[in-house]
Amino acid sequence: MEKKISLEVIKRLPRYYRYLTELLESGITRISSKELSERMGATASQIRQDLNCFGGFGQQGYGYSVEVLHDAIGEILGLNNHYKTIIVGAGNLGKALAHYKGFEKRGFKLCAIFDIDQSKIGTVIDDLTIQNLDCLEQVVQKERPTIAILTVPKSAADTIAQRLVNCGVKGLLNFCYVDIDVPAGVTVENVHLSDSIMRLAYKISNNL
Amino acid sequence: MEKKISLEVIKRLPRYYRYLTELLESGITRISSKELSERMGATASQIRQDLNCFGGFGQQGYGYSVEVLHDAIGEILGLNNHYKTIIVGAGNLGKALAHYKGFEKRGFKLCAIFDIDQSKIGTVIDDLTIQNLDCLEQVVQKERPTIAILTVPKSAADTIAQRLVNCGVKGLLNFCYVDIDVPAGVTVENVHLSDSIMRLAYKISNNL
DNA sequence: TAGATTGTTAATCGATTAACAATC
DNA sequence: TAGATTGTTAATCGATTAACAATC
Repeated sequence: MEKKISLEVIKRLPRYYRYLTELLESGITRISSKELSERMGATASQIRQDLNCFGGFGQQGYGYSVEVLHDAIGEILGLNNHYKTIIVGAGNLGKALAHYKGFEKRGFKLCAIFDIDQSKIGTVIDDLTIQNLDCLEQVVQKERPTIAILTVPKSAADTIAQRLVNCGVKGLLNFCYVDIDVPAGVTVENVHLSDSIMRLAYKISNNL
Repeated sequence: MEKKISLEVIKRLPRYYRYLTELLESGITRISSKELSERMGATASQIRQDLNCFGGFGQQGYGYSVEVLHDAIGEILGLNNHYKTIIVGAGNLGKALAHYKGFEKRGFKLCAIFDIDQSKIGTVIDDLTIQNLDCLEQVVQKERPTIAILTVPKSAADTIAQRLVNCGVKGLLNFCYVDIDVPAGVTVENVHLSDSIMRLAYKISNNL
């Protein structure tokens, strides 16, 4: 039986991946947990503990190969699966995310965008035509996306989430300001912008 | 000396605030920690512990007044300060956030938007004219915003953050995919969209 | 008053840090 | 080999949960 990976560790993985990508791009080929800890503002101990949840990627007396570690974490994160992605809700935020290059750069391929607004349907965003939400099931059946990005009004969130789950979507990146209930086997990752700015306000008010 | 509030508690505050707003809107006037815990999927014990970091808002045998608690948490979060906000970077994301009503609803008033692109400068978004980034200091001097939302290219993030801090901005809501260094007394809250989708990918890959 | 539910202390659990033997 | 740095165990620290006396 595999040992359970704590959520805290999982939350840190993308950040490790980012730093390793930067190291790779700057031509650095090896790094010690100490050096990485200084760059990231963490303890070397934590880095070694975290990495050893997944395997011994380092070498005593040497450190870690940046490339090996980068690729390993990419693999662990599942980036190699190149999950197909759709956006539901082509409002301002949905459109902005459609243009966003960061997702594609990390292997997430956008394959469809949906909206209910007739005036938007048929419009092209970044090579993709906005499709009628009525065709959601039909298109999902064909394209088989794994991830759906939800940028619909709060009131529509639950129903649409349900529909997405029913036709086999495995993960929701939820920008709606509600907590969505999904069955086991489906994952929701929330991006609650209002929460972020309120946390900021708290820290400012209490000068932290 | 006040007891230190843990970051974990702070992170949960906006979510409490959201649930209380919903309760308030649905006309519910009182709630027990038990009832709230069931709605939110937390333990009653945690809720009571969290709230008691800030004061005894409840009443034995009765529970909490939704309105009192709602207003108290709003106050704790600093929403009553009505922090003025600016957006730096009027790309797709910056524009989308300018249209976003959620910030204003919680007391954050957008008072200026900046970009360097000549073709954007002078354009109007949601009642605000996009201004030249060259005028940043001048406008900030006059408007005195507390918060800046950063939606500029990664390469510009550090320099602009520096300029914002220099002219007295106290908090950054950072959408750039870099970690920004700021002096003590200034706060950064990151919204790293790529981190979110990678965490989602991890959970899907490992069916969590 | 009796019942309910808080505020708070104590117990448990988990995560982070420190230490060091293993080893490249 | 000697020096460096990992992988891993043990110690510490902090957060969550349980329990219950206080009290509305």
